[in-house]
Amino acid sequence: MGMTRSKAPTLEMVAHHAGVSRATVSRVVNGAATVDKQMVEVVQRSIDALNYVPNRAARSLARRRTQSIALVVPESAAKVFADPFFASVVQGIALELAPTDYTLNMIIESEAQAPKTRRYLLGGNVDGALVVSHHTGDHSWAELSDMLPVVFGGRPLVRSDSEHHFVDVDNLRGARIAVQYLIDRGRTHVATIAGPQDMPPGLDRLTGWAQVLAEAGLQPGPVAYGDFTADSGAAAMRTLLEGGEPIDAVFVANDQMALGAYPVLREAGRRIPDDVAVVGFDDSYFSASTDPPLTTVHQPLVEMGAEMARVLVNLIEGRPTETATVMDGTLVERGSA
Amino acid sequence: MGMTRSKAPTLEMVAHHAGVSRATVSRVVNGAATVDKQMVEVVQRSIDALNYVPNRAARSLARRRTQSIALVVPESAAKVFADPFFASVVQGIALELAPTDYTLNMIIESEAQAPKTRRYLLGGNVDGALVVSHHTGDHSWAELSDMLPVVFGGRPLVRSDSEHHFVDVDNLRGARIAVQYLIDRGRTHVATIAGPQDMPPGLDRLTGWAQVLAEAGLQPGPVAYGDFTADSGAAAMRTLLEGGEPIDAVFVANDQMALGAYPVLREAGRRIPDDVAVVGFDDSYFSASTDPPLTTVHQPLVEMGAEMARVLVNLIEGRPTETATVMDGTLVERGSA
DNA sequence: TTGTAAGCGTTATCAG
DNA sequence: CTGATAACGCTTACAA
Repeated sequence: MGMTRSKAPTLEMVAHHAGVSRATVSRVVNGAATVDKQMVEVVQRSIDALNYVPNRAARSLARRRTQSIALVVPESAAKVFADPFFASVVQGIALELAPTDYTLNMIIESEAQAPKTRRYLLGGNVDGALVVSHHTGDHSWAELSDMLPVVFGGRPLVRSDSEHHFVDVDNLRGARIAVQYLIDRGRTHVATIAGPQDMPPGLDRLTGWAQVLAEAGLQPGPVAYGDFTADSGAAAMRTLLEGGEPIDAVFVANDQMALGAYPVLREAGRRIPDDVAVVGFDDSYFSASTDPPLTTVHQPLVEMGAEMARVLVNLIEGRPTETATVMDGTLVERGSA
Repeated sequence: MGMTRSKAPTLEMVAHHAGVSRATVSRVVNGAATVDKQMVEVVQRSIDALNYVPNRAARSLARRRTQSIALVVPESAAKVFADPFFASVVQGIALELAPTDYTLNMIIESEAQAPKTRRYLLGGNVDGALVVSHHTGDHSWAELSDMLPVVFGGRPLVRSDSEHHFVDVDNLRGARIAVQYLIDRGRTHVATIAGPQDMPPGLDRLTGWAQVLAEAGLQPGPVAYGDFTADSGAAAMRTLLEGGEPIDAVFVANDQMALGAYPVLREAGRRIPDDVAVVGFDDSYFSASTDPPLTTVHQPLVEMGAEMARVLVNLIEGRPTETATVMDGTLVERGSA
């Protein structure tokens, strides 16, 4: 077990090697403009020779800056990582942060550990925090905003007075686009399988559906509710069918539920999209593999993550930045509508 | 924008408040046994009163320990987070680490940033590293093992001489279990859709299939290869069917490919599982929602992540620990076989 | 059992 | 433009 970790060279050693003061080395390392070109050369050579790399802890201590930002994951851990939404957002964050010299500290927030997390965040261990609260819209970390730069992913469920920074995807517009598409293709009896109404995405997607229908002067079709799982989608579809109202299209608030609705439709003898067109939401990775492939609303999740990171860094570094950013989704046409 | 970050209380302040020396406070904070009970009480009260929380950087500097471990993600970032394998493993890691006072530093490793990553890891910024290399078996970070405690997720493609620590799921046994199940149910013409043969999982799953068939004295059925995507699964299934050999079961090296094989089978008029039974691998989250639900091999991914973390912490703290851990999968019976 | 004081590796202030 | 020299907040021998 080669645990031969040779002690890292210090700035002191570099200074000695180069025959200059520590201050100068520090300046070179940090790219200060006020250093003689010759000096820089010399010092740089020593740095390379010794393979010097600055000690992060020491630097943090001196600068009173950690150069690291927390990624807090508040939802029940079990679901979070399996959730493609979360996965994509994190990806965007990580990608955006990679070239900067901020480090991403993943902290998973279980109910029981809340105080510990709070202390960690407030204890000066990070320069800022990113909190991703997809479904819940739960901004229980809102108070933190006063103590620490914080950017939320997903809009708050309630519009609070204090100004939180957040970036979100535009669920309302996404839904509108989807339903409009259905209408444009001649569908007139558009039902919907909605998500939970205590989560912003569930709420907004239903609202979008209702809006467009109203604007088109169409009767709103029947509504059934699910909880974003495939099973609930199947149940909802069954409810819709049993309702007896005519249906030639259904806007499903997420792909998972659409996945569940598929076999129910098939068993009922309704062909997709001939008899009933279906449009999903999220562009989940399996949606191209369903039969028929699912037409769905794609959200710029990766970009959303990147934007979150960007905003936070701005905040940390005292640059002006937008308080709310809402990103548009796009419809990806496949075979189901 | 309330950036009123009040300066955190220092150990010094606590000491003053409590009327003791900094050393004593430090001892209390770190739970040293050599402190008078009374003292502990007093100090603790001050700590609470001031809401003191130790500064991580200062502590690291003094202790020469960062208390943080790196999670390096070497694969092309784009896929990694969408990959349920990775997601589950990370979940396990995060969960295991949460109650400890190690912090998880996610570092996403793009080709271009390799040197930066190396410097980061070797620059004393972390106490150890976890590298997850699912498919590839690529242990290009192997060299690191000599400089820093490292634990790999997924076995190396080639058995190297230096002793790397790794934990893996047992793909071979998983495959064996699946195929044995098929045989036990009376199937005698068992084909397989294998994964890429330059990845350990692809390799081992195919080997397991071949082994069991041989041991049962059965002729090996036809083999077709895919790349773990649904499309490739569809293509492979087509190849299998066109081959003309009798097939009453197919062991598919992962669920995605099984997903792709489904419609091909259906179009060919073969009922699942009546005409041909299919067993997948991975227990992907959609596998319960397919029609029929997919019987598949579940791997203890979360546990695997947890184990990785456990091993690494042992390594870091100088405790003895196993070099290789291989975890068993289990068959989850659903409707497809 | 508690206190003193010397670091830990950088940065930053101030002279020179 | 460069060099001393204090911090930065905590740990840890070593004393008392």
